[in-house]
Amino acid sequence: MGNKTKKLVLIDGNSIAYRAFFALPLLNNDKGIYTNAVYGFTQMLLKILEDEKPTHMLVAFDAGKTTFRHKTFVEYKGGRQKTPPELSEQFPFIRQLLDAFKIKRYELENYEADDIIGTLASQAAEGEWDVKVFTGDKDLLQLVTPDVEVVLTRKGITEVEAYTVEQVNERYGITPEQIIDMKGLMGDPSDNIPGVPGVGEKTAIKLIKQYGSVENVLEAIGEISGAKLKERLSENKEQALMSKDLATITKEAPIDLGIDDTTYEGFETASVFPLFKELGFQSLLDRLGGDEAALPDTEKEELSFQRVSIIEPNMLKNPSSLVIETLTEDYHKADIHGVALSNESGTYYVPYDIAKESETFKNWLQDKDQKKIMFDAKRAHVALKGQGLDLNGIEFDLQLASYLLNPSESLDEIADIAKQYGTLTVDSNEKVYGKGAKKKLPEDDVLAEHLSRKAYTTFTLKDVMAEKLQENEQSNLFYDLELPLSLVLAKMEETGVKVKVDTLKKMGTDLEGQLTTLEKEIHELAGVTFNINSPKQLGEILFEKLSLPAVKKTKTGYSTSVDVLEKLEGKHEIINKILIYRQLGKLRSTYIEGLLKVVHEDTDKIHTRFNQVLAQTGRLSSIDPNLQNIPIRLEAGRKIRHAFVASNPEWKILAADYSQIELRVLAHISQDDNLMEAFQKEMDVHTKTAMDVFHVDEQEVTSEMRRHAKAVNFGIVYGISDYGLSQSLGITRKEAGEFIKTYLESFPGVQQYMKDSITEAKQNGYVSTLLHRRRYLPEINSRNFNLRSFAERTAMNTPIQGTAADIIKKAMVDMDQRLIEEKLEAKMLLTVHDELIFEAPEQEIAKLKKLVCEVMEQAVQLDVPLKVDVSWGDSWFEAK
DNA sequence: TCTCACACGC
DNA sequence: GACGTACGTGTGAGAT
Repeated sequence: MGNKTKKLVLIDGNSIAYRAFFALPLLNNDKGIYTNAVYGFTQMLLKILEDEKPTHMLVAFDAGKTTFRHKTFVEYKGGRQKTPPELSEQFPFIRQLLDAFKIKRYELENYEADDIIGTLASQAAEGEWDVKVFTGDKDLLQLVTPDVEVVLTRKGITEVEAYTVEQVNERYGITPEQIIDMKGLMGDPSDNIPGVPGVGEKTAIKLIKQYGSVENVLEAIGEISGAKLKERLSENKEQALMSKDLATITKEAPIDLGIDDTTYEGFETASVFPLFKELGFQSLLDRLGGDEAALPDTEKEELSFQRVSIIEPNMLKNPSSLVIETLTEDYHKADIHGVALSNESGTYYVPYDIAKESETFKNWLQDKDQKKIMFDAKRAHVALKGQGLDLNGIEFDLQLASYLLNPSESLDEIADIAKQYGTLTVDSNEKVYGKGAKKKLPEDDVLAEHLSRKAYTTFTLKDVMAEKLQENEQSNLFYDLELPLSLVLAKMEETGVKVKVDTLKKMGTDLEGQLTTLEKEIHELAGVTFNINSPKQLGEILFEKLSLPAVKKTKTGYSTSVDVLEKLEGKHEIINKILIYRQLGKLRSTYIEGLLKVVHEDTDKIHTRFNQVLAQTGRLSSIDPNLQNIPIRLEAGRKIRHAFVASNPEWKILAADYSQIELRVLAHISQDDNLMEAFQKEMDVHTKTAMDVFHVDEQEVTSEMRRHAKAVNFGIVYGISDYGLSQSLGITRKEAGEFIKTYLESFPGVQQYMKDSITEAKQNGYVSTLLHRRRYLPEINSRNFNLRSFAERTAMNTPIQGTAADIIKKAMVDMDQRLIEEKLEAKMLLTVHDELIFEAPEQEIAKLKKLVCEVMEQAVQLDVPLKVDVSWGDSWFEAK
């Protein structure tokens, strides 16, 4: 092999598709079509094209249910499991894919892929050809010759093992031609080939090595040792011969194409990319350099729109879609670069300078009876507010709708939604504006068209999405919860939180001093100056220079995380100082410097942004800055909260948090008697858990028992694994596993709920919360243990955490309403998952306290009471 | 500009 | 029996 001019690659299509299907988790693309086999197949193809650079190529498929072999033996391939429908449905795409790659494919009635491959390989194997056969089926090893290599998939899809004549011999001790003799004797359960009973691989190989073929073995039965073996061979002569026959790949399949018809001349990305896009193979697109710019400029559908310089009332129909374009990621005080809207009268682009001066437009904008359909209305609301404009009458938000329909999609611009629903093409913002430092406004006519396309698409997609929400029984969740919430959040973001810059700066200076001292001490103890913030350098100092025992490693070196350092405490003075240095360093960089960076100079306020369409569980997240992770656990960090104050010196900060909301939700959903009792009797839930798990009375619960119980409750709420629990309790995984088992036995209702959740996920493909929020878990049926386990824990955990999110969101919407009704000046400022933060004049505090408790506790009705703790003070620190 | 390790909250 | 194990955001280091 080697220097021959022609290289033929033959692929066993069915075998590779099966391999890919079972090697990869069940991926779907955005249309819900399974794509894992197609994906794996494509990876394999690309690898083959790259590694082999074939001049000729063909992919063979099995055709039909029966083959000529069934005439010999009707039970051939009997008892085989039916091809899973998830795989069958992918074959058409594999064919499409091959066509796009311009690779010949072939199938023939009554013959298997093997036979097509065997026939072509035999045509080729005469000196000038270099042939490679790719398959997952060891049977094909019989085709190996000095000119033909058979490449078997090993594990996964891209890991392969090539067999030459020598390697077959090395592995089996026989020649490739003798593979069929071996099969004749040992049979092949996967194809239901019987062989000789009692003869397995070992015996078969021994006999073939000795006698050369099945025929010779049968002739020599007399001299074979072992009475039982002798008997079996003579009783099954016919069957052995038939088995050999069945295992033999024909080299004379009546194919109507010759080897010269398989020439391969490469493929054009232009024909492959669209299919990759359709299938959602972003990583492969990237790998082939298939970013949007490289794509052929496909003809975009025409859209007629008007560029208007005067806004006429007849352009502002009810309803209309509305696009308010901002380019900066942070929309607080963002410039607006253009306005577009679309309705039954047409699609219009309005330069912002014109829009902002138009009374007609501004009146329409703030008219709550004029309905607007938008994408990310919160962004527009805040941006407009920054320009002194009011936006009301938001009837629909495509971004929120798409999040509710499937939170994992993360469709963050209209173009994504357009792509998903296959409407009018909208270019991605990145394509139109560029990214990073190069991001800029395009020519005016490009902007006009881009925004018009967005507006038109938004208008047309509203009904489609609304209908889907209806189908999913998510209309209430959308119209009564998320949509109103987005405007509540907009208000909170606009309001912002006042911080005392001086307090932060003072703390910063203090930290600075302590850090300098610590740094000096650490360097002295180490005997060398180094960067303590560099895990790499720190690891070298601790584990090499100071020879402390390294307990854990990371991909890149020694781990120096807290749990590692804590184990080393007492072994060296330096450890404790490093721990304190880390703690204080974190405070300085993230919380002092980080927060100071985002304080608005003129107002001393911080305006975060809540992301309403990100967390898979339905929770909110907070960025720029993240105000949901301000320190509280350790005193040093907690002091940061002194800097968060009310915007008016006369006002106070009030914080209200749900007590054990997740466990209360769990009690309600699972209807577990023990757990419900804990809350109905207002017991300490961790103590109650310890009582039930350890079978002791309340007085007998030790702090150790309570700590364990608390960790398990924590695990239940966050869906951690036995491993996670073992880590948090410092026990072994096995102990943790048993502990979880005991817990579940003590709370049979919870155990039943866990089981039901998994079943539900398997049946529906998703789990849901009290208010019908969904999370799809396609990996729940994965054959990959990790993926499946993760999906199972998610199935158990998401309804709990998601329902808790539903509840606090409902409380926020209600609270916003009640503050208006009760004519309170108090303002809602922040939400931290199970907590709401307000600012209010001191004289309102009593009323607010009562109101917040009432609203939060009554947000939904569960079979256990919801409990809220409220506290208030001059700062967030005092409100604890 | 990206990835990694780490650390903060719930 | 191994797999790598709640979610989110932000930081500095170090490689590109």
